[in-house]
Amino acid sequence: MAGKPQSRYDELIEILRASGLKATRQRKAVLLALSSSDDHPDANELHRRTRVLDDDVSLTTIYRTMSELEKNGVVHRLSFEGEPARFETADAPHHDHIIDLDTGHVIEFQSEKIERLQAEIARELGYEVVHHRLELYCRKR
Amino acid sequence: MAGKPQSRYDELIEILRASGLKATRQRKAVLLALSSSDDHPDANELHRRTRVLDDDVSLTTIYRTMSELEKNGVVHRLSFEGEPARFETADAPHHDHIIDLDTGHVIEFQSEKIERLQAEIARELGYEVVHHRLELYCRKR
DNA sequence: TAGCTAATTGCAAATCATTCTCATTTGCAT
DNA sequence: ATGCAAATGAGAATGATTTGCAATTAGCTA
Repeated sequence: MAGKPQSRYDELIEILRASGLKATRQRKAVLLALSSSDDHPDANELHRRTRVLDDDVSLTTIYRTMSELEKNGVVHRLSFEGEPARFETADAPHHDHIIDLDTGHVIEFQSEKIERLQAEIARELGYEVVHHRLELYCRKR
Repeated sequence: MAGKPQSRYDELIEILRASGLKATRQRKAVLLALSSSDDHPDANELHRRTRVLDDDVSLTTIYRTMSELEKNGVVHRLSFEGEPARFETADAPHHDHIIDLDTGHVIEFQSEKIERLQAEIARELGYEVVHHRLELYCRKR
């Protein structure tokens, strides 16, 4: 049996295996590229970053890998208004997003209060929140 | 000079004119179809409903009219996860949406408390909320 | 009311993000 | 080392939306 992962590399392999996926060269590269990103790249940008690590990964595989890992809760797909989907690793605690309308930059924030209110409102209407999406489209004051 | 609109029909014409648009047969039909809807149709559904009123309106015109009216704040474009954009007239007071994951139905709700918290959070980060989007993807309890 | 002109329209082609098909390759359990 | 299901890349397909363009029309103005 395998012990604890010894390196970043082994860690990636474990994550993939744990998701029931084969640890292919391509998937290791994509996942490494994404987990090294501290922003939220879209498929094309992630493709570019992945290629730096491994020349031979197709855009198709980027999409396929993101879909698989999303299914397993390893990555989140963010879909902001009128732009292609972006991705982030799901390891950070839950948060919502502020989108700077002038620069396009995305800032993360979290509010326990808002989460509670959401659950409360849903409950009053007979629902249970499975997941939510809160985006504040903002401008600097 | 024009007096107050005398009918629903004149009202539509006024709305279009006020948006700087010519009150064409097609636009009147689209706007009537949308303002008669109490749900949130996507472009195709709105096209279907418009055709009932006026046989000769193209899908292209649906898209173009929605874009124009959105610019002028007369309609809102809703873009939920993984589905085509939906539209609603902007006359109702602001509200957010609960999406029933099983049926796809959309329920509106509003929460003054949540709005206040959002503004507060943005302010703390040096931002001012221009608009926001809050969607609760839910299941019946 | 007729005429003018810029705005609008419909159609088809173009675009963009994303998914699918399928023949070839590869991870990994045996 | 071997076999086979899973994964890959290339390109075609899809679905939503936009755009180019020639023909039509709303709404002045005379």
